[in-house]
Formats: sequence, structure tokens, C-alpha cells
Amino acid sequence: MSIPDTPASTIPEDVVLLADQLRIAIARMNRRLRAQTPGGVTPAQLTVLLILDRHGEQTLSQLAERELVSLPSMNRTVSQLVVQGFVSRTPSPSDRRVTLLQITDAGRLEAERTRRHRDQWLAARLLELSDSERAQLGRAAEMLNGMGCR
Amino acid sequence: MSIPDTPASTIPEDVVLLADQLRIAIARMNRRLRAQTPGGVTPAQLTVLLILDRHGEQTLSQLAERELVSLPSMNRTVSQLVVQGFVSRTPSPSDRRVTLLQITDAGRLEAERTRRHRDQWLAARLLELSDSERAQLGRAAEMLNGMGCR
DNA sequence: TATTGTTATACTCTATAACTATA
DNA sequence: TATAGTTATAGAGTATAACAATA
Repeated sequence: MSIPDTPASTIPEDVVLLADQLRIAIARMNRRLRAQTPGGVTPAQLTVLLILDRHGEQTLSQLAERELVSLPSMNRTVSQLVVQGFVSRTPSPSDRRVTLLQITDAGRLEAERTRRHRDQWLAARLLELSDSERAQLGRAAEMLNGMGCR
Repeated sequence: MSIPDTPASTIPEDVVLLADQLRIAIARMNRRLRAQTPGGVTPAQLTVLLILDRHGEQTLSQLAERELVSLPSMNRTVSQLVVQGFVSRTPSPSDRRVTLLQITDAGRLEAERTRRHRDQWLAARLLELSDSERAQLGRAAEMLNGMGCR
């Protein structure tokens, strides 16, 4: 989980200030988004359901790598989904160390139900912005996602 | 900590999809940023130190409101800083229910030291972007901060 | 009674270390 | 030995509920 560094001295002050501003804004908004708990699955669980729904069958390692979390952390989230009946575990026929994870029909239903409720607060806020502002946020989201990958 | 809703039916699908994308990108980046732990104060603690440094003396309520967290939550963070000697508590002379919180000299030193290390990973990523991309992220951060306030 | 802060408690998410089973 | 996954344990950060002190 560690990332190579760049010597601090080579980074201009205005970039450090932007980093500061972004970090705080992201932490705040994350807090806000986590606070929206309409009774469905948790945010981490919903994210896994959406991945399995959109990209099909995945192994635990694939999920952990995609979401940038540790294997035990992802294992915990997946186990909770299995207990709830939203994800099924199937041993891989070709390599019995590997477990294939699939979303169930109940999981698909729950994902759709929870997604709309969980994103509703944010969506309502986005609706108050202009089209171009929304487009900017979309590009920002892509940039953030792209930055994580080294 | 609850926010008024907009009926789900009035929200266009593309806005819900953007909300989804943003929520996941923010959660991921938040995880990434939290993982950068160079041994200084924690992210929540650093944020409080920066507020006290930049905006001066604050009450617990003011800090909690500004960062959009509950009073007990902010109290915990502040207490940790007090124990470490980075923040001082002074009873307000005019209203003895109120406690004024100030950053100490040690706190200022620690904030500066930790800030650069903690933001270093993100700053290095930002450095790989173009000026206009950085400007976009800056505006995105402002939008995110603005959206939290109702 | 209302406000400010605090304490008690619980839950989510995350990590590292140690372990098991399979290759 | 190396890899995929799991279990055990710990810590950060957050919340709600109940309480104390002061206005």
C-alpha cells in the first residue's frame, strides 16, 4: 500500500496548497456521502456490488486491486455481502486456491435500490449546478480515478 | 446530520450516474490519501490544526460546524491534539460554557511538518498534470466545498 | 429551559501479521 | 517456495444517546 515519493523540495508551493485544498474537500465530501444511510448496504458494499454487476465475475484479488484496498479489507466486505445473499462464492474449477465472486439476483436488486437512495443527496446537489459545472466535476472524477494508478 | 431530499423521480439518469461516479472516485481518493501516514498527526487532526492556524481561535462548535462533523466527533479529535500539546483549551471569560481552542507553537510546527509530508503523494500526482488540469481540480474542490452547505 | 461541551458506547472501514490450502 | 484467500487483531473516524455545567 505504499507509493514512491518525490522529494518535497521539488514541489512548488502552489501545488502543495492545491493538494491541501483537495485533500480537505475530498475528506469532507466523503464524510457527507457516508452520512447518507438510507438503510441499504453500506458504501463499500455497494461499490463492490456495482463492480460485479457492471464487470461480471471477479476474484477477491481483482476486486481489492481495483478498489485499492488490502485483501483482508476486501474479504471482509465481500463476506458481509455473501452473508446477506447478495454475492455468491464459487471455487474456480481450474485453480482451487481461487474463489470466483458473482452478484446474485437479490444483489442486483439491492444494488439498484440502494444506489438511487444513496446517491440521491449528491444528485440533488449536482442538479443545482450548471451543465458545464457538472461536466467539470465529471472530468475531475476521471482525473482523480486516473491519479490513483501507479 | 440529515439533509432535505429531492424526490428521486425528478433526477435525470445522467445526473445519478455522475453522482455514482463522483461518490466512488471520492471514496477511492480519500482511501489513498488516508493511507499516506508519514508518522505525524492524523488527517482529521491535521485539518483542525490548519483551521486554527489560518483562522485563529475557535470554539468546539465552530470547528464541528465548519468541518461538518458531530460535536462528540470533533471533541475527540481536539482532545487528542490537546494531549499531544498541539492545541490549548482556555475557558471563555465571557461565557463559562464555552472553551476557546488555540493552536500552540508546537502545533504550528507540527502542522507545517506534517502537512508537507502528508500532501506529498497527492502533490506529486498533481505535478504530473497540466496547469489547466490542476486549475480544473481546484475549481472542482471549490464546488465540492460549496455543495456541502445547506 | 436552552446551549456548550463531554462521556459512554457502537459501528464502518481500514491495515498488518499470521495462518491455511493449493500450485 | 509462491500465491490466493482467510482469520485475528488493532486503530482511525464517525455517529447517537445520555449527562453535566452554565446561561
